[in-house]
Amino acid sequence: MGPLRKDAARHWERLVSVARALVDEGTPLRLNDIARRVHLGVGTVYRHFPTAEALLETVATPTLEALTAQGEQAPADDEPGRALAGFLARTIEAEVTDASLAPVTAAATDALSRTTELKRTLSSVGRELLGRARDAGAVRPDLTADDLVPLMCGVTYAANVHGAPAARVETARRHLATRLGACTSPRAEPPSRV
Amino acid sequence: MGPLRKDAARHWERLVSVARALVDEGTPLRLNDIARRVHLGVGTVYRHFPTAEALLETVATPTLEALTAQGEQAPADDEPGRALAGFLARTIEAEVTDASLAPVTAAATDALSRTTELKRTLSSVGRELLGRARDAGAVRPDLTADDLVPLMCGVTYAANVHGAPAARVETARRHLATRLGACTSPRAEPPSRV
Amino acid sequence: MGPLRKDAARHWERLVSVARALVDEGTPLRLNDIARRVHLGVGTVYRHFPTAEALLETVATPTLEALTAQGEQAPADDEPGRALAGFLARTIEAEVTDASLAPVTAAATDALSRTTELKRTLSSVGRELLGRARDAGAVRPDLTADDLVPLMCGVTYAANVHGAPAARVETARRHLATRLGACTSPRAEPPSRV
Amino acid sequence: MGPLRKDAARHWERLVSVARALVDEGTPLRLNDIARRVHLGVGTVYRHFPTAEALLETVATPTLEALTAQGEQAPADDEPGRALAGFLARTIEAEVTDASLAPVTAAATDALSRTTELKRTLSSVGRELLGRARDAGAVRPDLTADDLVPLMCGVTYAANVHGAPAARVETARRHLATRLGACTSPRAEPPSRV
DNA sequence: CATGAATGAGCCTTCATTCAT
DNA sequence: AATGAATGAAGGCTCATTCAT
Repeated sequence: MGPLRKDAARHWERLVSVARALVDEGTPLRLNDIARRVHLGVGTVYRHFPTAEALLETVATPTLEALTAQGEQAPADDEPGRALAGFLARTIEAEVTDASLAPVTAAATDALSRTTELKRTLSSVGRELLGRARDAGAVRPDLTADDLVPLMCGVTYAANVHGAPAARVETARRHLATRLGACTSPRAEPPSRV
Repeated sequence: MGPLRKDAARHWERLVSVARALVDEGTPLRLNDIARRVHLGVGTVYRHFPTAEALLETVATPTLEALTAQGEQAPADDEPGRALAGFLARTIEAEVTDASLAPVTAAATDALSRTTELKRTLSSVGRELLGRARDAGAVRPDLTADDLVPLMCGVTYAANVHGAPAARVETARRHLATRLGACTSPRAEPPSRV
Repeated sequence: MGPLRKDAARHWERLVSVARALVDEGTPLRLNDIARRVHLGVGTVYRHFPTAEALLETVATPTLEALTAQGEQAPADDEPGRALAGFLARTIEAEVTDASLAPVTAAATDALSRTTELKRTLSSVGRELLGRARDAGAVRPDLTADDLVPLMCGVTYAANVHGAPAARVETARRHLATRLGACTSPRAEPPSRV
Repeated sequence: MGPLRKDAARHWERLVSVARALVDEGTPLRLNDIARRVHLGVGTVYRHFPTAEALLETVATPTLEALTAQGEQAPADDEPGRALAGFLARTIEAEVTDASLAPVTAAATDALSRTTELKRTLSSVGRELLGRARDAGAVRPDLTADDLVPLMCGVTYAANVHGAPAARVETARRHLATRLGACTSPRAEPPSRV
C-alpha cells in the first residue's frame, strides 16, 4: 500500500488512460483486451485492478472529484435556488459527457472505497443544497433529497438513449430545465426582485 | 400461416409464459436456457422465435396492446390536461411494472411488425394528447412531442434503478408528478387566485 | 410405382424446377429449404426425394440423357479423332455449364439407378470412341479409357475453381485443347494437308 | 512475439500433429473436436489457431516449404523442359500425397502470411520455369503461366476423386505425363530425327 | 398422401479468471 | 512482480431427419 514502484506506476497510468479511451468510445472494459492493448500480461492488470468495476471507478474518479470539489463550493452561493440548479446542471452534464459516470452512479455497491466516499459526499452536498433551496422557497416543498439522484439518472439516461450523441449535453440541459427549472423559477424569482 | 397445431400452440404458450416469468425476475432471455426449462429442443424454440428480441416483444405485446387501447380512449376525456397526465401515468406504471416494456421501447428497431405498429400508435396518441393539452394551456408550451418518450424513459429508469421494487410504481408516479404536475399547476392556478 | 397422381406430379415438377434454380445459383440443396420455397411440407419433399442426392441426380438427369443421346450418335462420325474430341468437348462443356453434373459424376455411389445406367452408358461410349480413335492413330496409344473420366473431371474442376464464371466454358475448352488437342492435332492434321 | 513457453510449444506441436493425422485420414478440421483429442480447452486451441484455416495452413507449411526449396533449385537444371516437368511432377505428387495442400492452394485468401509468401514464390518459380521451357521450345507456345495452377489442380483433383488412394501418386504422374508430356515430345523429337 | 412441428447433436466462438512459470 | 497460457462454461445457431397429426 506504499507508493508504487516507478514502473508499476507507469503501468497504472497507461492502464487507466487506455481504459479511459475505451470508455470514451463506448467499448465495455474487458481486462483481457486492455492487457493486450497496454502490452501487459493479464495477470498484471488483475494485480492493479481486481475487477473491471475497479478499473471503471478509477477512470471515473477524477471527474467525480471535480464534481465534488465544485459541489462543496456551491453553498457559498447566496442564492440557494441558483446554487442547487447549478449543481444539478454540472452533475448532469458530467454524466452525459463522461460515460464512466452513469454505471458508477447507478451501481448499488462500489469496488473502491474512494468511490463510496465521493458518492456519499456528492449526495450530502445535494441534500444540503436542496434543504437550503427549499428553505428559501426556491423549490417545491415536496421534492425530497432522495429524488435528486433518480432525477439526474433519469435525465441522463433519457439523453443518452434518445437524441444524437452530439446533442446530448444540450438535450440533458433542456430536460433538466423542463423539469426542475420550469418549476422553480416562477416561484424563485419574484422574491429576489424585491 | 394459419393457426398453429394444437400441440404447437401449447408449446408457444409455455414458451411465452416461461419467458414472462424470466422477464419478471429480471433474467435476460436466452433461447437455449428457455428451451431447457420448457423441455423443448432448441430448434423448436428458434422455430417459434427466431431471436430473443422476437420472444421479448411477444411477451411485451399484451401490455403494449392494453396500453394502446387505453390510450386510444384517452382523447375522449374532456379535460386535456388530465387526459395527458393519465396517459403518461398509465404508461409509466406499465413500464415500471412490466420489465419487458423498457427494452422494447428503447430499441431502435423491432423484431415484430406488430411491435412497430403498436409503438407507432402509442407515439401518435401521445402526440395528440400533448397537442390538446398545450392548446388548453394545461402544459408548458415548450414541451414537445419528442420530449415525451425521453421523459417517460427517464422516469422509468430512475424508478427501476433506485428504490425498492415494491415501491417502484409509487416512486415513478411521484417522479412524474414532480415533473409534469409541478409544471402545470403554476399556470393552472393563477386564474383561481383572482 | 405407377404414374403419380396429378397433383403429386405437379409437386414433383415444382420441386425439380426449384432445385434446378438453386443448383444454377450455386446454392447447395437443403430439403428443408426447398420445401419452404415450394410451399410443401418437408415430409412431402422427403417422400419424393429421400435424400438431397436423389434430388440432385433428378436435376442432372435431363442433361445426362442429352449427353448420352449425343454420345450414342458420335460413332457415326467417320473421323474417329473428331468423334472423340467432340464427345469430350460436349461433355466438358456440359459439366462446366450445369453445376449438377460434377458432383453426380464424381460420386462413387448413386442414389438413382437411372443415374447409374446413364453414367455407365456414357462411360462405354467414351471407351468405344477412344478405342476407335486409337485404332485410327488419332490419339496417343497410352491413353486408356480409365483416363477419360479423370481427365474430364480435372478439366472441369480447374475451370470451375479458377477463372471467372463467365469465362468457364471458354477456359474449359482451352484446357481440353491444351491437353487432348495438343496430342491429337500433330498427328491428325498432317494427312489433311495433303 | 518471442518463442513460446516450453509447455505451450508442446501443445502447439501436439495440435499440429493431431491436425496432420486428421488431414491424413480425410477428416475436416474442427477446432472443438481437436481440442478434445488433444485434451486441451477449446480456448487454448483458439489461442494457437484462430481459425481452422490457420491450423490447416500450419499443417501444410512444411510441405509447401519443401516444395519451394526444391522449386528454387529447379532453374539450375540445364534442360528447361525437364526442369519444368520435374517441378510440376513434384508439385502434383505433393498435392496428391498431402491432403492439406489442395484446399490451401485453391483458397483465394490465406490465413497466414507465410502461406501467401510461399504460394507466391511457387507461382513465380513456375512462371520462370515455363518461360525457359517455352524459350527452349520444350513446350507448346500457347501454354501460359496462368494455365499451370489450373492444370495442377485438375490433375490433382482427378487423381483424388478417381482411383484408389494407394494408386494416386502413380495416377497423377500418368495424367501429368499424358498431358504435359504429350505436348513436349512432338517438339522434343525433331532434333533427334537429324 | 401430406404436413410441418419437433428434435438435438454438433459446430462455432467468447471471455473472466486462475496459476504455473 | 510480472507473465500469459490454459481453462471450460456458456451462449449462439443450423440442419438433416423423424413422426404425430
